[in-house]
Amino acid sequence: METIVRSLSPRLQGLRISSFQLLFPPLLRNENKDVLEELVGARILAVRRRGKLILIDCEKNLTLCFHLKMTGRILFCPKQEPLEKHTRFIISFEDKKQELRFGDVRKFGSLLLVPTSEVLESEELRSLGPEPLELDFSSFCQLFKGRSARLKSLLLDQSFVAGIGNIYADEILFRARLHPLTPGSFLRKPALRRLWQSTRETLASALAARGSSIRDYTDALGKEGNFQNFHQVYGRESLPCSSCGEKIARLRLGGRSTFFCPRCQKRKRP
DNA sequence: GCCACTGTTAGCAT
DNA sequence: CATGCTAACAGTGG
Repeated sequence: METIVRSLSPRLQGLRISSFQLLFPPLLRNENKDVLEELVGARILAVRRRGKLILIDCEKNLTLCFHLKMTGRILFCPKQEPLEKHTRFIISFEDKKQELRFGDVRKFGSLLLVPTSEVLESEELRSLGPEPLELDFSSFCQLFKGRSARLKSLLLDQSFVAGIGNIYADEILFRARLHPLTPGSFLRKPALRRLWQSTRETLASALAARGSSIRDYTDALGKEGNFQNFHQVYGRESLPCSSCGEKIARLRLGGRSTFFCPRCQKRKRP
């Protein structure tokens, strides 16, 4: 997500929207389906991210909020490039041979146009927890007080902490040597310290590698990331643990596959 | 063909 | 409230 924003931001800033095509109307979640018309003539001011939402700020006090869900893709590419089958939305720009495309195989993705001045107070953003990289250690500890939910569930809970998905939750827990089913409140200072550090380091490494490209995930220019080559547990069931050689195990939690090393990530007080 | 699985989460049940 | 499971959808691979 962050990798997409970073690749997109310098390309989009300053461009003036000349037209758009909404190929799959349910993508747009606004009550008023005509709101997109207001975009025409507006210039793009900034591209930013909050949690897993991509926010494109435009003139006229308009912000486009994209959620990619499972299979959403944002691509900034030459108009002449053939449309992918699942293209749902296209924005064209004045004097520009490239356009912005939103593709989404499973149709879970969403787009909401909100006034920039209200975006921070919008329901979408207000319900989000803190950005993990902006938390100091003591605020991080506070989050876990009185939380009986399992660590993996907490990391995935966007109202607990924003922006962490299935891959990074597993990778973070492995690097912190914590079992995914450990209740949050069981953690004491040393374990919390490891988890805080691991969160920072895992996300920082993933960003440095420009994200994980499994299947066809890429940045907004179609370029793949490399972090999948550094995954220690995700997708590595029954392969040896890089640290101890034990076979990586897998369990299901809330419908999500969860990978971990049973030897390095011992369950606390079962 | 059938079944399991998929960078997610809203909505519902407990 | 907090927590956990299921469904929404379309495609892929065994």
